[in-house]
Amino acid sequence: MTENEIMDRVPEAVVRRLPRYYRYLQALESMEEERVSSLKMSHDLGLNASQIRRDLNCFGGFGQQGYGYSVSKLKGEIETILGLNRSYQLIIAGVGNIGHALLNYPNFEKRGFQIAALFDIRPELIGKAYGNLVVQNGKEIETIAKTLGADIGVIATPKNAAQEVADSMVAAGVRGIWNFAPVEVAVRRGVCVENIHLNDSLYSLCYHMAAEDHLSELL
Amino acid sequence: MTENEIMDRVPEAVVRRLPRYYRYLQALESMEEERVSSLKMSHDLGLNASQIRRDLNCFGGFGQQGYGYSVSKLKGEIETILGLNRSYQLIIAGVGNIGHALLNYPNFEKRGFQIAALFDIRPELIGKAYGNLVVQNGKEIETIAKTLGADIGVIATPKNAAQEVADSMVAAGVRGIWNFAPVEVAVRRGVCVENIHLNDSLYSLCYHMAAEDHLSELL
DNA sequence: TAGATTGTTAATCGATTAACAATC
DNA sequence: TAGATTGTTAATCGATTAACAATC
Repeated sequence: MTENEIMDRVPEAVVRRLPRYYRYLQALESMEEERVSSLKMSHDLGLNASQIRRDLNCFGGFGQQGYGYSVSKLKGEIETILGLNRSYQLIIAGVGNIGHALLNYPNFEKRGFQIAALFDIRPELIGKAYGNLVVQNGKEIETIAKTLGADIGVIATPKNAAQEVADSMVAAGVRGIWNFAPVEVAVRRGVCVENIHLNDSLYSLCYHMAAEDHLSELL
Repeated sequence: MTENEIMDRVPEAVVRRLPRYYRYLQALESMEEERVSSLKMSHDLGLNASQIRRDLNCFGGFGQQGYGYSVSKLKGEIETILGLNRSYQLIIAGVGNIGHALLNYPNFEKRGFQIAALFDIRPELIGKAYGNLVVQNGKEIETIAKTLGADIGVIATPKNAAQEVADSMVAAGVRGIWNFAPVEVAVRRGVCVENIHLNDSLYSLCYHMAAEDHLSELL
């Protein structure tokens, strides 16, 4: 992967499809498939074969004419592209429902996402132990996260605390924020934000359900 | 909202922005703002004013020349468009981390999303009470969900159970599936699926972080 | 070599943005 | 009426799809 390939910006739509390709290749690998063509991928994923080839070519020519793609090689390439060939220190702000769920999610550790600290501002939670982690005072995010060298900050607080938490995390030097609060947080250039807006997602679902209703009424 | 307006399909990109508009209008309302122009919205949301007007016009002319939009009227319209002016019966399959988190999420009840049943296949969980709900046997999703008239099925199971659960839910007549399992589920036409792929989201975040790294290395 | 399948260019399609006439 | 701002058409931009030459 050369600097040039990084430079011509990869469309966000492509970035969104990469994890899906990755999941698919993992599945193929576990089925001990050695090779795969863009045509087979297009059938299995419900995408256009041209699109798949074009997507992959944003990062370089991983395939071979007349053969297709090597499953393990392609999986490895996407792993590198996604930045999964390293580990990340996560800190979680807010040990409520979502914080708790993430804490117990075994897949994260397995994939190199290590939860390095928990924070909350509720006195009754501070000091409480979860596994080998103790909930620390939310006021101390900046100093503690800086010491830990945290890479990613998870915001699992109520919405009114989200911006302040984001600010502390950014001040502590995190390079990415995974935001579960139902607001947009503002960060300085160079820091990445990825939102999980559960309500938004549920509302979209309701929209589509309502649209289906209208559609079927017309028949 | 006429049938015609429903018929000319609304781009998915627009649908994704609607919940954000809705959140924004709620915020304006709580600040007791009476009116808002597409220009102000564009500043606050970081979107193009033309785009906002065009988005809203997919559903009808809610504004007034020289004035803008009435906050409460527009909020009400979007509420209707999203289908939030009714209640929904949800059933949750899988009372693990995510199921548990959703169960405790107070916002859902408040917004008319009523959790009507919990299912799991783990014997040690079946019969366990959460609030006024008792975990029921996952084998009985179809019969019980049918009786309840469930609208939305939430899949919060491991990935290998997801398709089977989806099938039972669809057979029971749910019209929407909110899928938290890291697989795509197939459903018959007319049933809507909305995915929350936590891993995919985290991977996208890592991609962007890695891309920022490459970028800053070039300076 | 013949067949298969990529990488890539060209064509199409759709979404975003600009511009402005309509009108409150 | 003058000013503001929408609704909508036209222009631009970007993403998807089709087509095919390159090549394994």
